[in-house]
Amino acid sequence: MAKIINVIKGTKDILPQDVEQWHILESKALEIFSKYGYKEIRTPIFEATELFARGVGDTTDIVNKEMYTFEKSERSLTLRPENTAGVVRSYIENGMARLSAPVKLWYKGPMFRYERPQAGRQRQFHQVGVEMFGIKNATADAEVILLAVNYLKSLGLNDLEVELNSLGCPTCREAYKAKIKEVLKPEFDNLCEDCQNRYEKNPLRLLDCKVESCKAIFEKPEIQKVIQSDFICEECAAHFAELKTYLDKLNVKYTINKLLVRGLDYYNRTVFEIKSNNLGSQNAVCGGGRYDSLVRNLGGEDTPAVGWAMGMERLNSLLPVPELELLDGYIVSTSPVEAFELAEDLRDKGFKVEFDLANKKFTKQLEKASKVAKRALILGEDEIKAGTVAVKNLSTGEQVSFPRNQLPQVLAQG
RNA sequence: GCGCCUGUCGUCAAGCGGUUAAGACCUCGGAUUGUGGUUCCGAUAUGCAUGGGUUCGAAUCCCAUCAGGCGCCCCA
Repeated sequence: MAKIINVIKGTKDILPQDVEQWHILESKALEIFSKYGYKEIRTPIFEATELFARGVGDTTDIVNKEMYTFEKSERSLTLRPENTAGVVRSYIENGMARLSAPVKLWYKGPMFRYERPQAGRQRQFHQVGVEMFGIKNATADAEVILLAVNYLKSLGLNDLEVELNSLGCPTCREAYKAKIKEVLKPEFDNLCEDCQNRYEKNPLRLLDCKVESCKAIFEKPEIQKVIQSDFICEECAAHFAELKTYLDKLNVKYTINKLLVRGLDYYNRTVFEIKSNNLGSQNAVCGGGRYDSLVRNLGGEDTPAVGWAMGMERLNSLLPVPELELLDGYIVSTSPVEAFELAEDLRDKGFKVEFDLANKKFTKQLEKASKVAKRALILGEDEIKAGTVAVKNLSTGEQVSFPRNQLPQVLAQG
């Protein structure tokens, strides 16, 4: 036997028995997002590396160590690690700024990140996401969050926790960063190595460090005071307050998490995550926020935007496994020609029908029927002569013969 | 990139230095030449991730490699 070739580490086959779940995620996405006026967009799976370097941010782990990058014809290309940058690129390139705002887009598809696989984390995984361009008001943030919650509800996921925070605008955030650095300066030598790096690169990400010694430092009153302080400027605070009002009125439950810092550089003001307790350590099913400077950073007009993405594998692991659908009928026959004709006739009328292509013995065919179909459609010598089909209900055992032309009505009865 | 754990049939597994490598499910065949899902019988690993080593003897112990899982980090 030749050597077997395996799937690549961190990738998975989506097998026939699991595909129904994916259909549910996708069809609900289309259904719910359409109600809010979102149109689907499909962008390429690879893009210029620079798009992600500039878009996602070159201080992020995603760009620094997790990208699948390759060279072709002296161009550096990268398999998309997320899709916001790609959608923004397309928005700019296709002149969507000329469309009447808001421009609402949604997408689904595979993303690629070179990370160590574990529960809820693969190297090729799938996201559904939405992006809304052109509205700076908190109504946009609210609609997008509401949309996420309603999509999850439509999947039967009602009790997930929404966590919310505001990062402020670049101006007030810089001031906040400076304050954090200042108050942590005396402790610098006691911080873990990662935190010492983050101190310079991105002080905001210091705050949720899980190393015990760092946690202890952050517990100190004078440091907590800075962390918990409402550093954001008046305008940002008003925006955040407005958002909270909408969510309250719309009965969206949320908790404020001051430590919530999305790891992507482009976020400002609103950031949020939706988490589940049933997912192990990778517990976020949804993450998103506002990114008002990304369009400009990628060469477009200054355009406010909000969006989020959900991990489809994580969603699936929260959903019950749907039962395999049974055929409407399985034809049991000794005559392949007759079986073919009947099968095609019924398929043409919209029914799901199979028969035994190997022409096995009668009992074997019936056994197969009982496994894959609601009923056996028995089409033997006698029935062929009489122009009938014996319909056997495989759960009750009940069997009645009908003229062939009545079959569609009989099958239609469920 | 770091830490811990695990690799025995398509799947779930027993075995813990000497066995003929249990068992169950699935699949296939038969009992049953037109009546299944219940039952009964039978088939299916010269093989224990791979390569070395220790031993009279290795699926069992040791080392390496590979693969998988989980955690850190990060994120969906």
